[in-house]
Amino acid sequence: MSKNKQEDILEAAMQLFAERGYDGTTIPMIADKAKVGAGTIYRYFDNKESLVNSLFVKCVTQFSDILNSEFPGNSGDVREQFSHIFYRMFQFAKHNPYALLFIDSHCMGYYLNEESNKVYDDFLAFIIGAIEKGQERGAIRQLPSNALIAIVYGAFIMLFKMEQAGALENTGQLLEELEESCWNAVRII
Amino acid sequence: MSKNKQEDILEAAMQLFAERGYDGTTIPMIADKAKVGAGTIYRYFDNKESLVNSLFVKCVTQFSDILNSEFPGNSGDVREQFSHIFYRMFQFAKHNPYALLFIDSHCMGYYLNEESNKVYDDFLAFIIGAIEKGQERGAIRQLPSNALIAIVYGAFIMLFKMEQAGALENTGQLLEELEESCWNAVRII
Amino acid sequence: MSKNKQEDILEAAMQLFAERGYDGTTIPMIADKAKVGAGTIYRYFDNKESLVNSLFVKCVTQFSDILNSEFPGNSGDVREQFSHIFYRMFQFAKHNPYALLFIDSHCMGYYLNEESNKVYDDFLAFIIGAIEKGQERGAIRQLPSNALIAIVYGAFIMLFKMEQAGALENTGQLLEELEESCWNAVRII
Amino acid sequence: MSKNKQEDILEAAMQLFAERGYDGTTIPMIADKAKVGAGTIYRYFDNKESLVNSLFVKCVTQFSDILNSEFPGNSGDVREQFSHIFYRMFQFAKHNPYALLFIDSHCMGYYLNEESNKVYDDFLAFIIGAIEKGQERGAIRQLPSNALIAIVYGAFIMLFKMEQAGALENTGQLLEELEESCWNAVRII
DNA sequence: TATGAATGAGACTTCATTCAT
DNA sequence: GATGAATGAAGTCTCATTCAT
Repeated sequence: MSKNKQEDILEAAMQLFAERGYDGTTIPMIADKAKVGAGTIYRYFDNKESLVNSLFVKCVTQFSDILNSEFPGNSGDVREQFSHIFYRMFQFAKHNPYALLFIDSHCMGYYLNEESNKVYDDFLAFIIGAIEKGQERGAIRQLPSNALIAIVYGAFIMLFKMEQAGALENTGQLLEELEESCWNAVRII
Repeated sequence: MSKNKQEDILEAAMQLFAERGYDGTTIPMIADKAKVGAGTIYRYFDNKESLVNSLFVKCVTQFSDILNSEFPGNSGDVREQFSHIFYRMFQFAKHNPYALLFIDSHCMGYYLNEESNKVYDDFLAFIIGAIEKGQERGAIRQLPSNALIAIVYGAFIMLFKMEQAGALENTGQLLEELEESCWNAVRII
Repeated sequence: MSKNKQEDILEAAMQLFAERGYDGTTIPMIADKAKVGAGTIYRYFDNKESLVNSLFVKCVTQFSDILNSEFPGNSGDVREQFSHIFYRMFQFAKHNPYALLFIDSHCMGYYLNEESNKVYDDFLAFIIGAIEKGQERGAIRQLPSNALIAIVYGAFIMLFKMEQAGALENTGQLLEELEESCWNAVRII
Repeated sequence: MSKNKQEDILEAAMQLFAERGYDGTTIPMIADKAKVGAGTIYRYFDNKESLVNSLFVKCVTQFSDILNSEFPGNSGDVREQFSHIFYRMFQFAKHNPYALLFIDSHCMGYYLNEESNKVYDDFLAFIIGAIEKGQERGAIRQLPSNALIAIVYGAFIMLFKMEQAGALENTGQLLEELEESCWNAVRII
């Protein structure tokens, strides 16, 4: 018996949304997994859409916080900054696999409201900012920053999905190699 | 007025699935867009699941065919093979944007049957094969082939989504740069 | 098997609404009585509220048409006009008892839309008009026309309910007496 | 802050039932208006049906008491008795508008129990008794007593509703005229 | 005594699927 | 072959009622 039913509901919803998508997940499914009555969900969230948006904001915020925390801003060099972001992304993925899958599969959903979209855009903006700083210093290729994000974030997401699917076993050794690969994609050679 | 209702249905379903997902798309939506009666869909497909699987196999096969056709197999060198695959992926994306979005967002669906999963695995296997050949020849980094796929394919998908979202304008010039970036990620430097 | 399911639904809804009220009547109840599937109701009406409003407009219009038809307008004298309205009201009540009970118990409902309210107001306006004409000719007491309507219509409705409840048996003889009673209430004595 | 929560609950329920009907009123609505917790209602009433029946009995009893008190029984003449009942009805309506609306709209409810129905029948019986006495004395028309009640009570209720709806402003002058109108309806002319 | 969080039955409504035309 | 009216299972959501605090 958990003390916090709202947490239980969010956790259950996150796993189910990540696995089956928003429309493929029913309120009774969430209630069962969270071990609460179906009606209880409506004490904490106005409706299903409100639930998915609350959850989305929460997950993106967590992800963003991980990347931001201890970020070697002005002081650190570009290589170091890249490394920080890359490893923090994998750290988040490791500890919050469902959150990441949920974010990735729902970030374009027609049910997201303005706030959700803004939070997601802000999250991307942080990475874009770091990249553009790196470009100014001449360490990163002169490509549109959105393209650079796409390469690194896209590769990261796919690597994570592969690992989730059991097609890849992630060791510390491999992670270092992947980090170097991705760095090679964006740095000036 | 199309001659082939089955084609109309598949095309309508592809667009809707790509935009709203399998569970977020209803049969009446598909019938409306395809300009056929809802019952007509059941003359061509046993049910909704059968439709999404038929469509998935069709799209993956098309994608695979594009990559395979004129592939510089044993003759070509590794750099050339990589280039072929990369440009062909973008070519497919350009001409079949919905197909690619549909594949990407449905390739893990709980509703996919054995055949669909096999076709998708075979598609990945083709790329894996090319990569492993490249590794044997010493041109590509010694990472798990799944990891290498993930990096290139993940970057590609994300780039394409960015372009779809209007966050990136793809010119011939940019494409060449992106190709080089991705190559840098997997080649031995 | 009726040819017209929409009619069946309206008829079933009318009886149930009249007996149990709008909120006390469920869609499955209506579907059962109309011998259609619950979903069928939604092919003909957007939702429950739309159903009750359609029904209300239909019933009031029928009632209004009965009173209007063959109304001895400018030609007839006031006594004759009163008689016409009174007997037509009872005629409608006899042939459409549920319609009248439905109108009476739902005319103040919070679920009625603008159109419904307008149709009801127009219906009352017709009677008010007849009364005011009678007053101008000096045959009817100088009371607010709304008060006169209230007396006659209120008495009529209550008489009808009594009859419905089995507390009163309406014969032709009695009807004539009641008509005279009500006339006495509004005429100048 | 009222001393008596039971009173608060009954008052809140009366207003809501009068405005939205039994089925259109929820327990939380009543609790909110009464400023008590939803659970508190169940300390005073077994369930919603018990509440509506308690309330109905209370309201009808109040109404009946008003009509009975100081009733000019054997002594008074028929005209005086009629006058008493008529003015007392309006007095009750003025001081307890919600009670009257509630009685009128719920007196046929499927949820009323035996006691409620008996109390209501007894109430009508009192008026019937007075009427029949008047008939014996030759002052009132020889119509079924239920018909006479219906005319007077029906007219009264409708007049009251008109006033509530703002379609009629009740002055002392008008009231006297209405009383005479109604008397004309039932007396022998 | 009073509360309101929690529940689940049942409400309204949607939609995959069937079938008479 | 093609249609869309009809269906009822299942979805989202509400609310009468209970019970731990």
